[in-house]
Amino acid sequence: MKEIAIKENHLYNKTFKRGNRFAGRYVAVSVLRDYAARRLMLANPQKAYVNRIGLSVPKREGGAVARNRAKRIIREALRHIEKKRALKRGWLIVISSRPTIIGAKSTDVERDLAYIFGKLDMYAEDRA
RNA sequence: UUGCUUCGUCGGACGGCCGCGCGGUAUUGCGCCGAAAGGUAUUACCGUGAGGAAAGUCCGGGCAUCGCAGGGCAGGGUAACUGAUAACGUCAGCCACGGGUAACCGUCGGGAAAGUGCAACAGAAAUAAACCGCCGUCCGUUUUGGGCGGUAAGGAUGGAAAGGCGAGGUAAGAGCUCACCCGCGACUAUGGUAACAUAGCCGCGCUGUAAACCCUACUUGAUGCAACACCGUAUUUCCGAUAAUUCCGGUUUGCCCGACCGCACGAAAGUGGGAAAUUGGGUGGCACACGAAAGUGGAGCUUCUCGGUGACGGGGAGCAAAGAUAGAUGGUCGUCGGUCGGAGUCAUCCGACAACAGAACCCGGCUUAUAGACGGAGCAAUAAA
RNA sequence: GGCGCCAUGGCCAAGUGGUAAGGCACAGGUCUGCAAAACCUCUAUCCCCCGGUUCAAAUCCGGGUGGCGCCU
Repeated sequence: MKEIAIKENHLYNKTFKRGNRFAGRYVAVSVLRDYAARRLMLANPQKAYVNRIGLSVPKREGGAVARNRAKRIIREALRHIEKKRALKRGWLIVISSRPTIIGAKSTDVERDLAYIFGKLDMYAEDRA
């Protein structure tokens, strides 16, 4: 993924506790301004702000196959959204799945995610 | 044809568009690093990319580390026999026992005639026996009876009660004796590599339990890739005593023995060097191995061939890059195929559904989950020839 | 990824081959005008599930399910 993935457990906890959260039909999204964004920008060879993205799919929603598929579908939907509209940069974004994602199509999840990002005011204004 | 048994194979296919990981190749421009060569990122192209169970982690190995593992005790594991294998608790064949009409299937299947323990309740009695009954004798006697002794045929209990049945025998009875049968053990003969089977002869009649302790035979060092090696970050602690072959402490298992280790300079503060723990990071291990290559080796895959009942083994040929790290191997659309339901002019049309499940150092097995499709071999019954 | 532990009534639990202790809670009763306390009584057919050994299994053996812990 282009974005740096969130690995640390404490960042997940922080985003869940302090971030803005909005839930849709298939997924729920929490966002929080990244305190380390400026440091990451300097470390980045392109010197650009990046979003750090984490996916959370709990174990009770299925075995490894079902959870891998859920994560793939979310990533696919995210990729399509980024191609159409630019998001704000320098945020922590955690996307949690909901049980309804079993059997969903990536186009459904894409529509859901686009609606949630609109509600969370995550679209950059400078680009249409 | 119907009903089964068993072995094996597959686990949707093709195409368009958009993507992901890894490896390789490429150059012009752009960004960054560099004096440069070049590197990195990006882009383009090529190659490649989940399973039969990848799972459970139940066994066995490779590999790595520990003091290079040396001895003893303890502890763990396995259990008919013969073989296969790198090894195994796996596999093959075979024996015994049990199930099935049969094909075939199942079995942790050594020793209870070495010793110890346990066998609740019931029952008179549970590894040795007299409650009732039967018989004899004595006492008492109107009647019921009581004492002593013999007796395991009959009764009731139990998972299990001293082999079964008949005859002789007896006061009554009893393998007490005899014939036949059953079971166990030793010996001999025959067959078999063997477990074992069959026959003969002699002896015996012995409860069950070893997935209770135990005995016998064989076997077993421990820990696991989060091992381990290297690079760099921060903090803390430690690196004996003594005259001494002695004490103390430490070093991968529980105990004992054996073995090994406990730094240098300085008067001191300290300095240098080293080690350990904790916090969190990177690279290797790690994608058949070694090697520059040719090649060599091996427990890899496919196929042919020879040997073997078979597991498997010998030989030949060809092929050998999945290697991620919050974790790639996909998304979407279309066509065809599968199953089910409905309609139907028997051409077809419409709708729905798609098993179990995701590599994480690598192999050999076992176990468990699994929609459906295909193929081979065999059995029983029925029908026809 | 690897290593280990546990599962007994609604809750905490003892029990290591012979018919499952105890405490709390619930319910009923005695007592009281009513309640509390006290006392008495009741609750395990499947001891997480499936097989096996045994006359007999919560217990022993094998397989599975669920939960928990440790190692970077």
